[in-house]
Amino acid sequence: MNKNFAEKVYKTVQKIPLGKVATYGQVAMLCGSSKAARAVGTALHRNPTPDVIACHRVVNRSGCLAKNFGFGGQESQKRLLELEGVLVDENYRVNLYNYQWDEKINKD
DNA sequence: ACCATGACTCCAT
DNA sequence: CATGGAGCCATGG
Repeated sequence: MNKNFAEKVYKTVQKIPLGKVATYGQVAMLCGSSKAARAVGTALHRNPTPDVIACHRVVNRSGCLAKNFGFGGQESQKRLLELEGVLVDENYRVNLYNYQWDEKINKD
């Protein structure tokens, strides 16, 4: 395997702190390419280990999760985020202003 | 190696 | 804010 980019994506997603969310672009930038958001989506869509990769903590630039989300769809996504303390509106949208992961604050 | 697809993002209208 | 078009990256046939 060792799908370099995908591995990086998975690693970054696993680094997202509980109760926070990150955008595809954010993950892409941390992976080395600020424009590889699409590739990030592809990698997460494969999501080989949903038990380890918190794909539900990854949302698009609007704070909304992709409609093609697996694992039960946005329904399960919303529940998971709320369980982590993230408020999701009826439009399945989160307040990035308050919940977007800030790697600066979270950095080791 | 080429073409088509996709869990994206940005800009213009 | 909604819609459409263009750009970028990685994967699969």
